Amino acid sequence: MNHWLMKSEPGAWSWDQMVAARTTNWSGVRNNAAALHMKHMRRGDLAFFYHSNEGKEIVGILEIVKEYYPDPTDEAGRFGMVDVKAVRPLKTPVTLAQIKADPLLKNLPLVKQSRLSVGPVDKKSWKTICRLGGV
DNA sequence: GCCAACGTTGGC
DNA sequence: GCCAACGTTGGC
Repeated sequence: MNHWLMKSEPGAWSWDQMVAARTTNWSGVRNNAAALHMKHMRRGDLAFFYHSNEGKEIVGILEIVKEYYPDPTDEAGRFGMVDVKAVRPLKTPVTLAQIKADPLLKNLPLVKQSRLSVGPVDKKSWKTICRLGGV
């Protein structure tokens, strides 16, 4: 199983909305690198849900419930999306500052490439963040 | 096909 | 609000 991190501005789509909706399609990605990562997602993979801009913290865990398929909101038809389900919140949100402060987490795309909206998380980092988040 | 100009994202 | 990073566009 692989692990991922997906970010969203809470003003556009927050964790609370995610929980209320239970599942949603992750439409709107218009970046090749991010789309490529979504192509590699498989059903049952887990992803952190990160609040960018406001909060700047990982607040919950998502599960991929439908693999990459065309995004109807992309008129050019070039990009796709996946469906995700809210699994559980972190007991304690893990902030970007905490992630940056931990030498184990330094190589996360979240830190190295702040603009990437969907990126992989290696197993060790996943475990570390789960521990910090109290799950 | 190169590269300058421009737009967007997101941390600070 | 500013600016760095980086992706995209368009002229040549």
